[in-house]
Amino acid sequence: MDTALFLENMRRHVTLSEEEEAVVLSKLRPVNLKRREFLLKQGQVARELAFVVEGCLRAYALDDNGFEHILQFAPAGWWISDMSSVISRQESLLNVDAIKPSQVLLLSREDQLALFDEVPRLERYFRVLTENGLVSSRMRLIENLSLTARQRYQRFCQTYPNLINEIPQKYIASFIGVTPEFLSKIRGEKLL
Amino acid sequence: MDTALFLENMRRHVTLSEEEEAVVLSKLRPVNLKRREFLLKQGQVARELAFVVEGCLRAYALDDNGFEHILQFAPAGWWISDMSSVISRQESLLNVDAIKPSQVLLLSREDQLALFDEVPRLERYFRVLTENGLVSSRMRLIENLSLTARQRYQRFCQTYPNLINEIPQKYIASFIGVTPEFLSKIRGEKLL
DNA sequence: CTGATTTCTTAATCTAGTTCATCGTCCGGG
DNA sequence: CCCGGACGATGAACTAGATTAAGAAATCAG
Repeated sequence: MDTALFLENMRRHVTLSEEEEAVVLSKLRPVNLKRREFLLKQGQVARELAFVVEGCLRAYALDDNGFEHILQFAPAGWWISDMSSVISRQESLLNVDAIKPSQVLLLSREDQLALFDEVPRLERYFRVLTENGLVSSRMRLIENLSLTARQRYQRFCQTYPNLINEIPQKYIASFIGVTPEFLSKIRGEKLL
Repeated sequence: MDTALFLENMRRHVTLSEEEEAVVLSKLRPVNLKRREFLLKQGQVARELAFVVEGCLRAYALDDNGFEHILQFAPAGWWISDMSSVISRQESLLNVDAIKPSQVLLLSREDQLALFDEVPRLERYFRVLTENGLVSSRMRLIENLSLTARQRYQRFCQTYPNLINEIPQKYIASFIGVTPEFLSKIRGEKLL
């Protein structure tokens, strides 16, 4: 299993001994996903967090009319799950699937909590991740309330420059909250 | 200072000894706010959390055109602040002010962290609050992406039935993300 | 109580973004 | 190699919601 990216990521936040790192790694379960394969379906209770080693996943909600609304992309080096469901143990409102063939490392909530006892410094790593999640979720809400579609697209281009050529355009449309047709029109304008 | 509501709220989540409760209470600083008085202005770093004993506060962002977008209401029994700013120590993007004359209990981040050492069980209380914040922020984002204005208004009425007759309508409009004029129209429709 | 200011309503007009339909293109699989 | 299904572009008709304006109702300060 390819853990280099994960270790690099974790080491950016906390410093653990070799033994401690080994304990953490021992709890990670590598899984390969095909394009479109699900990691989580709405209605299930999410019990695992996923660290993306390669590829790209997305988390999205379905509305009453069957339209998808993407809440998060997770390219390599990111965590993804439905934290609301993991925390509250309620049924998830989100689906998580692979946009392209991907490899992820799964950590169960159970193991995570046990690790917090065994390797206390690890708690900081995940606390920071959760806090960042809260911050970015707040940011998205503010931007959705206060920016136009064009501005949201620009913001997306700034924030995720690498994703733009990596994933189908319709997913970007779904993320910024417009129809694929309208995003296409916006993009057309910029070339003038 | 009137601490009954706060104690009741805290006791719903954790059980502390009388001494421990006294320690916590000793860190709370009561403050009275007039209508429109600010607790936090954007650009400042938020250093305190506020528990509302009486009245109602709001947190909102200003966009480029000077329009307000309300992210949170805090009636009696709720906490309010810009957690993003408190956590990250970055300048806040939000303003927090009183919608009506209010009394709040302030807890500085510094005292909060010190209390976590002195009264470890307190940490759970605030962890739960933070998690709930994350959950509801996620919820709002999903609803803003996937519901129409009418549906968002209905949802607001279900979620905050007591607020509807308590606060000016234009604030509700700002919360659900429409103009006051359009909210007025929506409300007119329902009487038919 | 009274004038001033803020808030709510109504209605006409305008626009950002949707919907629907069509067409060319690009792949990925057999 | 070719075929079928996704993907993206384009355009015309449509709609949810914004904007503007102006008057009525409520609230507040003095």
